[in-house]
Amino acid sequence: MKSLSIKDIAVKANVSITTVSFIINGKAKEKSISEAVIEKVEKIIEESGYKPNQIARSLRTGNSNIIGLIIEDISNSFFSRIARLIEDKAYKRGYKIIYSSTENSIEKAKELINMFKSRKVDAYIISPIKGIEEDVKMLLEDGNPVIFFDRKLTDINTSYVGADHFNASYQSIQHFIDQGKKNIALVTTDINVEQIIERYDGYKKALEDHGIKYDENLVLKIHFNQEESETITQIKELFDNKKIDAVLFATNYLAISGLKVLKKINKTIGDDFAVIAYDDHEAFELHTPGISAIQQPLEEIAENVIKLILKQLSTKAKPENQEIIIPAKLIIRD
Amino acid sequence: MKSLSIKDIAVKANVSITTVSFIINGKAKEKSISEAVIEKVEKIIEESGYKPNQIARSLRTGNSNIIGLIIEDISNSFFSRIARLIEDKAYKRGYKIIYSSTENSIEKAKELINMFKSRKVDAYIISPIKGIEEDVKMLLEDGNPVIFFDRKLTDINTSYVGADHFNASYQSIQHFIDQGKKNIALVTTDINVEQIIERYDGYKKALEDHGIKYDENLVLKIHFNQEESETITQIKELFDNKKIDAVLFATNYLAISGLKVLKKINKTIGDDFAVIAYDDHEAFELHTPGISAIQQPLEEIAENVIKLILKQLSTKAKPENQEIIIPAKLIIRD
DNA sequence: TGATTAAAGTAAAACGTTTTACTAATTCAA
DNA sequence: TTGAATTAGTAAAACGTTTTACTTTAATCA
Repeated sequence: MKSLSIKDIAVKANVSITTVSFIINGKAKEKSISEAVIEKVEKIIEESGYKPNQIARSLRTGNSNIIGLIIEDISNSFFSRIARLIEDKAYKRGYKIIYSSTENSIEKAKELINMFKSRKVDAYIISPIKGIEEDVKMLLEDGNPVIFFDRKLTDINTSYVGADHFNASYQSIQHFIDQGKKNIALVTTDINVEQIIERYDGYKKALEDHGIKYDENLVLKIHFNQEESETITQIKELFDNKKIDAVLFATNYLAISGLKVLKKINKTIGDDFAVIAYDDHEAFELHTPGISAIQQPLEEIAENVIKLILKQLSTKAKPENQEIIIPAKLIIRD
Repeated sequence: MKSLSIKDIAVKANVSITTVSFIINGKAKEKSISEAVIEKVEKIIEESGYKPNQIARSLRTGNSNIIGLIIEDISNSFFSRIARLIEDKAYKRGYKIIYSSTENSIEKAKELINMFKSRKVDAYIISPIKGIEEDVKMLLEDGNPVIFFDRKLTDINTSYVGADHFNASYQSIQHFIDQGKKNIALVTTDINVEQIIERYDGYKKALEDHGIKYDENLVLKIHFNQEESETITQIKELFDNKKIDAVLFATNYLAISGLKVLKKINKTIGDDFAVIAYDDHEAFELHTPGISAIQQPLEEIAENVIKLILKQLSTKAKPENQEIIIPAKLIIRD
């Protein structure tokens, strides 16, 4: 069964296509269509279950009411939660979200941008990776609203919403030091993004400020796309061979791997060994003892992202770029 | 900057739009376009960075290369993992996925179906809820490929891929009984979907088969959309007031709430109290002691879903409906 | 040689909307 | 009574593709 078109409705109502279109788009009044016709047409639309073809609509108007969301990995709980929040908020304002994961591949990220471009999404929300600068620049030049979140690219000038990674990291280390820890390790990833670098910088600065010498042997950089088993081996090596009394994990999945190692080697978290994870996770609250974590303000991030996007979408002229940096919260668990 | 159209390419290459279209779509050979022209046009396309407008393409051809995925909640790890797998597999075959969460609202589910319909997605992958039968029927009548996964709707005839919930549940209870448990509780939800009902049926049947009387006081049905704090209160009440030596949680988020309760009331899992969760979760492996869980075969589910979809998409005629039921695995943790 | 066939390509319709510019009929003001 | 303004509506172009049916020229055959 072919689906109905505006023409079918027009024929049924015995009016022109134009008239139907005006009514559908709420312009009937301003285009002086009579009350009687409006009612008749609306009734027919209602009864027939007609829904406008969005594709044709997009082709004609040039916008899609779709916002593209590009993230690293939807199966990571940080991203899936934020995606859900963004989706929710966008939905309430009449926008749909298409999202897709880059899996940290420059190739895939570029492809996604192209796909979104050829689908004419109205705006882009991106958690960017290095290597896509040119593509993003082109988007901006073409006048597309682009908002970065969680991470940014230094040499690109666009709005950004994210947590204060540097300070969150700094505070965690300070917390360790206040507890009397001396040998503080950092387990991080080798992906070269702003937000990971800030966490590293916070770690380093906090050590320096408190007169502890930075020891690069205590920093483990895990390769992004490797198997978890390998990650576990590497962390185990670190724990086995270095004298460590505290460790900050720069992402929640690294922390989870780390906790698996601890369980394996029967090391318990307590007075002589402390752990903090960046990005909270359900497993941390449940763990015995609870695992302290840096909680990003997901709700605020999502809200601000959407606000910025909508502002850009509603004003023709591109508003000033904004950087919204929201403090993260260190949750201390026993 | 307006983006390039096929016309711009045609003008630059001094050929007709038709010719360019044939070349883009790999029909140049069969339409007898000369090698020289093909090369010239391809070069121009390459240099100019032209990408066809998918919207116009969709409008003309009637298909979008997009598959719509409707799930309950993307922030639930079961769904986010499966979404990632499906996305991945679809992507490799040239399809994009749009996904969106129903949050168990019939209204929202219907809206999503309508949105996907008006966006002309090529196929629908749905984890359905009761109340959308009519809408799904209409999709099927219009000839759209629709595949259910994880859950199904009894009175709708379409392909389905899912785990064997009944047996998984049955086995878990049997495992408890083998351990000598007598007072086995079930914490489940009140959403009225096949898959939850099967888990309940498995529980009941296993008890009966082993001569244990079914006691409805040991079954707690949690209301779906309520605050977690309330869930925790209800579970606590169950644990406090009933004599229980084992409990099966019908979803992973319920199990997590349950574990929070145990932590709160200082009850430990051990010889006198056993727990099994339906759907695995990172927190369960990490938990001390490890929490046994029923692991759904995500990879196989995703693979089969995509296979069925692609088969339907490639053959005009609708193939026979298939029910693919994959055994789930009970992971016993110490 | 003339008729066929093949090769190389193109014009134009169609997909379903929105929107601009128009018409015809009526009302209003002077 | 006439010209302007308002009311009620419509025809047709445009968005960027794909695809059908067609044309023109060259090659082949008998």
